[in-house]
Amino acid sequence: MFSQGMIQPPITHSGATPLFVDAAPTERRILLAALDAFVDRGVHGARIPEIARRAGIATGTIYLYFPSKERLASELVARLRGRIAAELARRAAPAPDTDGSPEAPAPPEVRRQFDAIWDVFAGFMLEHERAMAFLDLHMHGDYVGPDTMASWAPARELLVAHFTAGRAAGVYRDLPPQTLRATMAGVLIGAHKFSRMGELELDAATLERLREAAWDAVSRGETRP
Amino acid sequence: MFSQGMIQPPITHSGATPLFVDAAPTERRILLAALDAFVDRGVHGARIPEIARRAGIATGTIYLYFPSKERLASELVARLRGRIAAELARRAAPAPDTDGSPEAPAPPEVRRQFDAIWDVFAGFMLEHERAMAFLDLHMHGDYVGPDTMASWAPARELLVAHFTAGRAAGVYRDLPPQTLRATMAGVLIGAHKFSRMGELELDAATLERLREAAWDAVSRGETRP
Amino acid sequence: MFSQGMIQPPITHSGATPLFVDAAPTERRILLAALDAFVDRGVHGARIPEIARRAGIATGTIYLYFPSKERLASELVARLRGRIAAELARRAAPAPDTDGSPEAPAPPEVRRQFDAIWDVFAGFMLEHERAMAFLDLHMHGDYVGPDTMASWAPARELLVAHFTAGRAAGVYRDLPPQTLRATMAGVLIGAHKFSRMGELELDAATLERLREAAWDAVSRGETRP
Amino acid sequence: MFSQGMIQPPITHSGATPLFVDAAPTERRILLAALDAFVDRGVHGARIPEIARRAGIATGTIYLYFPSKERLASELVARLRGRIAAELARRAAPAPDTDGSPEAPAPPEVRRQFDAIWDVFAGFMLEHERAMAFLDLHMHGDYVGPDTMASWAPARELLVAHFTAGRAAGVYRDLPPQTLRATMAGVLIGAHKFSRMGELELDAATLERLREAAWDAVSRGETRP
DNA sequence: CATGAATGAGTTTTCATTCAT
DNA sequence: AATGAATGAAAACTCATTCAT
Repeated sequence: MFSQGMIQPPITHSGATPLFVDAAPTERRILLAALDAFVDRGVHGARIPEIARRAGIATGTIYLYFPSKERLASELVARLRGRIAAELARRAAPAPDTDGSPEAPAPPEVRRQFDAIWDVFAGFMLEHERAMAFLDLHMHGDYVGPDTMASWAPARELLVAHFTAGRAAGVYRDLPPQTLRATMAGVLIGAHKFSRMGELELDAATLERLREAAWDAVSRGETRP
Repeated sequence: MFSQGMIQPPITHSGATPLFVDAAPTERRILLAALDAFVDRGVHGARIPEIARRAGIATGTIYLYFPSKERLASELVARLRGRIAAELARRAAPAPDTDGSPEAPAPPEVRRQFDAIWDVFAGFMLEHERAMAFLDLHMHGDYVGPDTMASWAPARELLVAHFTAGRAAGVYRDLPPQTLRATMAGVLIGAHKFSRMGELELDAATLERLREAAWDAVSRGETRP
Repeated sequence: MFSQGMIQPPITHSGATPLFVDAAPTERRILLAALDAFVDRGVHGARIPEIARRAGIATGTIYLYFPSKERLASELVARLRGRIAAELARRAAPAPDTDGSPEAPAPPEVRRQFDAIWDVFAGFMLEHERAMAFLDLHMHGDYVGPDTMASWAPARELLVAHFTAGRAAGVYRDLPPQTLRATMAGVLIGAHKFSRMGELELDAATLERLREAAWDAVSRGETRP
Repeated sequence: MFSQGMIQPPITHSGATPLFVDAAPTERRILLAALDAFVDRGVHGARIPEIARRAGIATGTIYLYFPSKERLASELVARLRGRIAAELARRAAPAPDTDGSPEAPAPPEVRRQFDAIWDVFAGFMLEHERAMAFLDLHMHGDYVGPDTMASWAPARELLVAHFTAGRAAGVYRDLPPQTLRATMAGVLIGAHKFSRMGELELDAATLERLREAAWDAVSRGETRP
């Protein structure tokens, strides 16, 4: 889905895959409430009793599931990143023959994977706007421990590999892979930020057109049709 | 400076225009120290005595200049945005004949202003990386009051006008001006974010090449050489 | 009780009606401790941890019941005044036929109500000396808000009505009702003040003889036996 | 002045004897400003910078005249009490032949001295309402040191002697002298309190009529005309 | 498991006092 | 003498965490 020039179901089929479905019900309520509270006031600014209130439970109950506020935040980052990482692995993995092969992928394959990556992030962003906001704001937080980093590593790997290969294939601009990756992410983050500020309204159609913009930002001019 | 295709001095001539130069000396030390502390730990996470320590003053002195931590944060946002707004007005104003004219500007003028806008933001980002980080993180903070919004209005106006005109001139993609604006900003923000995460190293040369990427992201393919 | 020329039980049957009986236990401990602390050092001079210590609770607990020291003081004034107001309404209400009637009350009825009013204040003062001291000292405090004033209004009404009627009946001196009221109160307050300074010792018998003095201070000579 | 049945100048000849006239000008401004601030917010609640502002001087200047806020308050109490004590000694001293004599004074002499005492307090109260309020509120303050007590002793002596003698002369009620004293003071304090609360307006005429009320409160019925 | 009142260490904030000018 | 910005100890207040129920 979300691929080029085809009739598709709407990107957002709300509730497609709700957050934290494999957590116990109370734990899930806590995670969702904490997500909201952290986005609204930041991790340091959010109060535990307020999270409990939003979750409809007693303050003390939170401590039956998470040993501290910091660990709750850390867990949240880990689970959200894990969710994206899993989706990336499932939907945006490189074509089998490309994987590990010494030769660069064919340009269409680069484009296909680019679209798949974009769709994973864009889809996540549309369905879970607040989760995206949390990840955006707390990418640098002190509570992002090494565990979290480790669980993200495969996704990071996949992304770096994609841009490295795409550049080797002559598809991408002559910029460091991380810069390309930052640019792609930036287009998405920019849209998200302005949406949160109320300056624009995001929908699937806009995000699909922004995919083109992002592609033009990272690819070399010659490859354009 | 920072203009198209010419040999230029480095973008960063460090110290060109330091932050908060018109504030009283003690006030300035507080603002600089608070900026650092807020970037490191967030507004809620930063401790007042730590800010005082960084500023080399006593805790109580901060309260002679700012009535509360929140107001200090708010003031910081306002002054930093004001600084960017002033620079935009000075360096990225539309060409006089274009201003208010019913006809759309010529494509080269659009590109000229695009470059000027980019240079203002990129230059600010290079010279004041932490200030940029603070603005990025606290664009949505509760302490961003209506005063701050008001002081930013002229800059916002200029940016919206630019993208509206550029689209009317057929230079920009057929996307809402705010979306174009978000995209341009996003490329810059993405680079900044990844730089802060230590994933890439930013310098003037990279930013200049990203300007091309950003341009390609917002402009229509036809206008490319 | 406390009525004219009859053998009576002692005015003070300690514990007859303790203060703040309808408050939650912890809240009550706080109110009692705060009353003591405020009387000893004044509202501004009293320290919250000291109040907590006297109440046998933790500092923070006070803030679960009262949002600030000022509001605690304000609440204290309101509840003490409310207590007196209720007692006045119960024990010193005007005789039914007098109430609202156009004719002035009979002199004996004036004396009866005077005694009842005196007894309410004198009884409160004997049983709750520190509460009286607090009210005396903080009648003018900045923390006496409009709510407190409103809750006191019915009592004030009753007192003014009494002195107005008593003067109309030719029983009281030809002085403004408020001046008569101030005089009656003054005799009581004076005794209380000197008692607190250790210059005299107050008991029910003395207060009963002072009732005569107060009566002679406000009534016209002719009505005396 | 203020004596019985004679044509008199108005009690308040404003500025008759301003407060703290023998203090250095700056010292006097401080004392007057502190008096106001202490009455408004209490000694603990008043701020030194606010006193300085009211006095029209710099904060530090206060410390050239008084070593601490407490000592400033203490000095204020001492000077105000000293002022009243001096006036009592000058205007309300017992008649020479009565002084120390074993026999009780004649009733008219008791009344004369009663009036003189009343006039001293009433006159002070009218001319210096805020000073009276300060003394009323801070009679029990922790900052009233032994020095202050000592300087007040002669005045206290005079008052106790008066009521003791008056009672011995059969003029006053059969109550302890201190109770009589408290009653007289109470009538005055009551009027003052209600005046401060805005419930009545005090003037010389009212105070003169209250003198009669106070007299009737302390004297035995038989002596009344 | 769940509760939520209570805790007290850790903050923010105040303000009497100092001292360089 | 006078100034008033700066100090920092002391106060008010907050809130993550605990634990008796």
